[in-house]
Amino acid sequence: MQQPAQMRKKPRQARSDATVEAIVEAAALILENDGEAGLTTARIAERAGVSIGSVYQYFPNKDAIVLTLFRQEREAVAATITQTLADFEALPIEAVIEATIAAFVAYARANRKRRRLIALALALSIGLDDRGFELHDQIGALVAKFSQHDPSVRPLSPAAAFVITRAIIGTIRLAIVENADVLDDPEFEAELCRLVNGYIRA
Amino acid sequence: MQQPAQMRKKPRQARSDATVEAIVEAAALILENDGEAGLTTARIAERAGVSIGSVYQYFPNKDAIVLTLFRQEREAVAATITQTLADFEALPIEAVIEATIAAFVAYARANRKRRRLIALALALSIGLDDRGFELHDQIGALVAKFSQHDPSVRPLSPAAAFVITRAIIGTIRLAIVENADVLDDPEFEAELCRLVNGYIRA
Amino acid sequence: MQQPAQMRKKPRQARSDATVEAIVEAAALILENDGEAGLTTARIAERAGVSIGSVYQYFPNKDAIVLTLFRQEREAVAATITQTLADFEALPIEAVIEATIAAFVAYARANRKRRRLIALALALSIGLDDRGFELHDQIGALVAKFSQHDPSVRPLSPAAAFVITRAIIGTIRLAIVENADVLDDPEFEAELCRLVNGYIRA
Amino acid sequence: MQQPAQMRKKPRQARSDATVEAIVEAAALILENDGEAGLTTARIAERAGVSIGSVYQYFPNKDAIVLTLFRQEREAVAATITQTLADFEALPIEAVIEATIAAFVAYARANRKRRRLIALALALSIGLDDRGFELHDQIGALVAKFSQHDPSVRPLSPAAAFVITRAIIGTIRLAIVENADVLDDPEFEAELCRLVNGYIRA
DNA sequence: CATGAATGAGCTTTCATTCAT
DNA sequence: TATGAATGAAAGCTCATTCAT
Repeated sequence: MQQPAQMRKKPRQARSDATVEAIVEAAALILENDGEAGLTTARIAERAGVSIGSVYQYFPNKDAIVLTLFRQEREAVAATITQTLADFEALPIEAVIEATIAAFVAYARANRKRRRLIALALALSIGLDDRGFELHDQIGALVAKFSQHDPSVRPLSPAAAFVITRAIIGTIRLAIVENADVLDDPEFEAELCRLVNGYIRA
Repeated sequence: MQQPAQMRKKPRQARSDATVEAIVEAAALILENDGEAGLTTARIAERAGVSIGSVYQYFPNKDAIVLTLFRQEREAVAATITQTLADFEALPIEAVIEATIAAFVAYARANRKRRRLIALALALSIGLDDRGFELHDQIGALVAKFSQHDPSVRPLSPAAAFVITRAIIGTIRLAIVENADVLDDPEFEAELCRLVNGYIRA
Repeated sequence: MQQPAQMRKKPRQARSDATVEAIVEAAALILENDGEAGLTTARIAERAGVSIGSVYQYFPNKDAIVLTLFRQEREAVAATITQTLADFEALPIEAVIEATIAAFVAYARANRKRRRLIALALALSIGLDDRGFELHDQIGALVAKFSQHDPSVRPLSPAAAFVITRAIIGTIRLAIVENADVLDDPEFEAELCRLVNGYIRA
Repeated sequence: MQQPAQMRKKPRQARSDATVEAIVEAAALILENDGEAGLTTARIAERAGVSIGSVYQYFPNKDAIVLTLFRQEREAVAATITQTLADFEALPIEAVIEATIAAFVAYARANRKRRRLIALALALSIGLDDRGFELHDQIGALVAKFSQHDPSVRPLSPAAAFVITRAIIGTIRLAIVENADVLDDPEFEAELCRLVNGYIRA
């Protein structure tokens, strides 16, 4: 566990792609079931159905596997949200907020079992590169855009943008980490929307 | 990292008390500087200026040290907030909110260097006992109390109470974990108050 | 666990005697219940109701405690058998054999729970002093004495004396170690007598 | 010393077989020379000429090594005796007894240096599986068979079978453990035969 | 490319023993 | 004398990583 580094070689063949995916998926499953402590290279290899040697053919070290896993997760969330924002671009801000929150919560529900992973990602977020925060900027930019056209939406200072984006993400993460039933409550989404709507109004 | 367990032996002498405190403090410092990976029993003992044997005289295993550290941190926050709530009990809700947020942020600022610890605590909050959530209940109860006397404060459903408490704590934690400069911005506190005030109004 | 050595000081006071006895008895009980692995100086001290410091006041090291325990056990057997031999000195050899075997088996029954101790003693008998074999010589001498007066009893060569003494002791020990029910069977004693009687006849 | 367990991995390559054998043999040699106290995993690995990692590749823990060693020894004895019994099946009982005793004693002589091992095996026979006693049954069955055809051989009750089998084995073990010269005395074998012959006669 | 045996640094933990109080 | 906090050598064991096959 030292210099993370990216990936040892770019696999170009379908078989290699499948191997890499199997390894990352195996790591995810183990992390979910047994937590960080159970995540050994031997188990990853076994669960992925390959030899340890093969694992090191595609990843320079264990951390690179975890890093890849985190990036995949992050990109999955980002893609979902980006898509949502694109789909609702022309609609009024309430609809966009509702759809965005709904997308976040839906993702959280679907990945509820991955709470260990998410918790760990949080713990390790220190040291990861900054790309994780792109999403925040994206949301901030969205609100800024609306505030230009809708006078009831106040322009958000950097501090305000920080607060609202982290309030949403922080609340959902805590819901996952605390394993809260609230995640299934339809009121949860509604309350999150209310939080945002109340905040961005002038 | 298995059966955490409390403490092996109630130290009765002043010398012992000092030893226990030195061990926990050493663990905190190492965690801050080098993260979880650097936290070995040998280093804890060395940094605490005691022998490994002494570490195990007072803690049944490594996890118990970390657990103690977490509890101390948690109790420190809880004590601060509880005191704040008590001091401002008779004042209007805006003042209480402001003071509470201020207390949270002040604590976060003072412990900014402990971000790794906080991140780890978050990651490990799975498996910790439930006492960590007392604070949430306390805050929720406070809002409930105000809503009885002030008609402009709406009564909060469980989902709503969850959202507002986690929004505050989640935002501050993310500010610490992201090592954000926003923590020093006085606007940050103001925006947090705005978030709460906007939310609890009928 | 190094140079066994005898005992650090000859306790002369009643209190000291009691302490020494408590320590040895505690060691015996722990050995019975938890085997050699559970026999730590800390547990001995705790069970004996004294501090570890006191243990080292009376014994130079852990091995000395075990050594004392073994000697006590050995002397207990030896005393029983010696007494039996003395009591039946004037009787015919069949009666002596029967009484001796009966004494051995009775002792084995009474100390059946000490089988771990006995097994361990056997394992450690290497390195212990030779006094353990006095008993064998005593029994050999007895048979020799009888062979002088009773022509049906053949004189035993050293090899023969070795065989018959070890056959008895070895059989009883194995009965204890194997935790065999046979120890409770009255036929067991009878068969042992038959073994001896058949062997020592001319 | 806890859950013994068998073996971690079935080695398939010749290289692995050699490694496993080297480990067990190293353990045997260390046990002979330095006793149980000297038997550390590090020394076993060193003496076997492999790394500690390799030791744990094939054995789940230290006890499993010792257990394997014991089993090997036991099977070696059993094989010798079984072969002897088979070879002399058609001969009169005196010849069978003589040959069996001779085989036991010859084995004991050849493995005299392993007395520590044997002593330890005896001490640990608690907790080993029951297969060690098969030999006893085999001998008991032999005598039973003879008693059917030869009226001078009395049928042995369970207690009697126990006594004669343990008398033989107990005597030989004690000869080894006591490091007795008697083991080299040809008279020793003769006396053991006499013991058996005298006992099984009607 | 795949395999998996081998490596060994390094970890957690135990426990006999000492010695200041 | 009695105490028990402190010590630290040493043990068992894990697991990321390498490399001969």
